Amino acid sequence: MAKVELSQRQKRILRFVEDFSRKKGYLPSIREIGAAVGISSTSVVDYNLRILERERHIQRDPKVSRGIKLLGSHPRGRSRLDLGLVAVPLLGRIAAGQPIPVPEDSPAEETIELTRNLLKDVDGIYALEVKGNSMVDALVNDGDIVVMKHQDTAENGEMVAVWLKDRQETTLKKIYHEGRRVRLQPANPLLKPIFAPAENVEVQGKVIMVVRRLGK
Amino acid sequence: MAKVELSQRQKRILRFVEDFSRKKGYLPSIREIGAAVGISSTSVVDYNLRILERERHIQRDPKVSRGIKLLGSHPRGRSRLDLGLVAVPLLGRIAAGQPIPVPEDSPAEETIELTRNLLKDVDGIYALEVKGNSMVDALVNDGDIVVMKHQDTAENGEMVAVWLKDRQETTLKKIYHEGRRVRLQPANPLLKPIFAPAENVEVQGKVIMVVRRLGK
DNA sequence: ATTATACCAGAACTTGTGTTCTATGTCAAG
DNA sequence: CTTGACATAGAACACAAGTTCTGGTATAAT
Repeated sequence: MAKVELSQRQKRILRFVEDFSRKKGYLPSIREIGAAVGISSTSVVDYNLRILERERHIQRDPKVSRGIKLLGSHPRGRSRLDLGLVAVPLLGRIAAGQPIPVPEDSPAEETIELTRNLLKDVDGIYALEVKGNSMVDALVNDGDIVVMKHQDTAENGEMVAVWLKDRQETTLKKIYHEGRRVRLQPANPLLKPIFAPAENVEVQGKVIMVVRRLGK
Repeated sequence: MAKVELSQRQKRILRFVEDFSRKKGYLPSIREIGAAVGISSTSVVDYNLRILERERHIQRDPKVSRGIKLLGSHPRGRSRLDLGLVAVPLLGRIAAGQPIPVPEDSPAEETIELTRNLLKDVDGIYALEVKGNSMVDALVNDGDIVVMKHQDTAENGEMVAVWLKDRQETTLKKIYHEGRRVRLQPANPLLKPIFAPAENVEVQGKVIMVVRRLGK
């Protein structure tokens, strides 16, 4: 019960509330949320807000109109003075046949700028450009940019970059610890997971975002 | 009438509203303001709020509970145009079984902010959230956000959303005109293209970006 | 089949909250 | 002294908005 995946609808609600708050300066009512995400019933919005509150994404003040407090992304709220821009260093390439670079390694000569509202976490993140199409299993293609956070452990369900020692390759998968083995689940739901003994996998970082630019 | 000195009471109200907003995350009601600054009558609070609004310290949304917006130090701020920020309207969902919405249809109640350096083109773009995993062929998964530009023709090699009339479904593919037929090539290089007569495909827009947020 | 759970819709209900009306008091200008 | 703008209090009111109840659908487990 500690960690539950939010439904699409709940994510949508959360994003709408954040957006509404930023744009209007105050918070939406239940009915406004309903109208925005296509829910006709106030009770359903309430139901989903309860879940969001249980999962610590928001905090609600009972009996108070528009009494929602956002916890996740902008606890300080109104400070539009910081522009919400984050310069993420683009450290290099990632390819199947080699371990990924770590933040300390190289100075960032290139950065990509992202807005803070796309990122929840800003510390210690960096970006890599994917080289080759060895990661289509992870729905990541040649030229895509993955934004990573460096860490060497991972919680269940996180999308991580792992180095498989025996195969000498890097792969992006959702990770699940299952006793002394590890299940690596491709993001593509049509593909089967692979299993590996825990000693064989080395977590190199967590994937927090994927950006693909198309068109020329 | 340009610059009027605020009364002690009005300054007090303003400070309280700022404080309340910072601390609680939402805005105070008229009665809460009254209680805090020692006014027993709601009309008096209203009266003073009118003045504060006239003097451009706050902005009120009529009929909306707690609908106060603080304008304080950054009345207009800088527009996001000169910041390289672009607010892209998030118009709705896209799923295999239905045509995609067009920009005119619905008012944008949500936006996502992107930096201009990620986008080359800013006119007429909008975003859609992908529903379901019917587009994994295009390396696009449930929950991903695709940024589109509306257009009904496409050049060779562009990644477009097309409506297949016979199948009654939307799909994302790279398009190639080949005489009177069209080749639709999945982004995933492992998959084979499909071919369709030109009359059967209806270009709905060009995909210019895909954003996937992971984690929590 | 039966139960339980997660999710949703609609409507009724209750309370929260902004608006407005009347009254009172002050004070400076005519 | 009267008038009028400013400032206030109190109460009645109407609508906004949260809560709750009843019922429905799926799905999985028993």
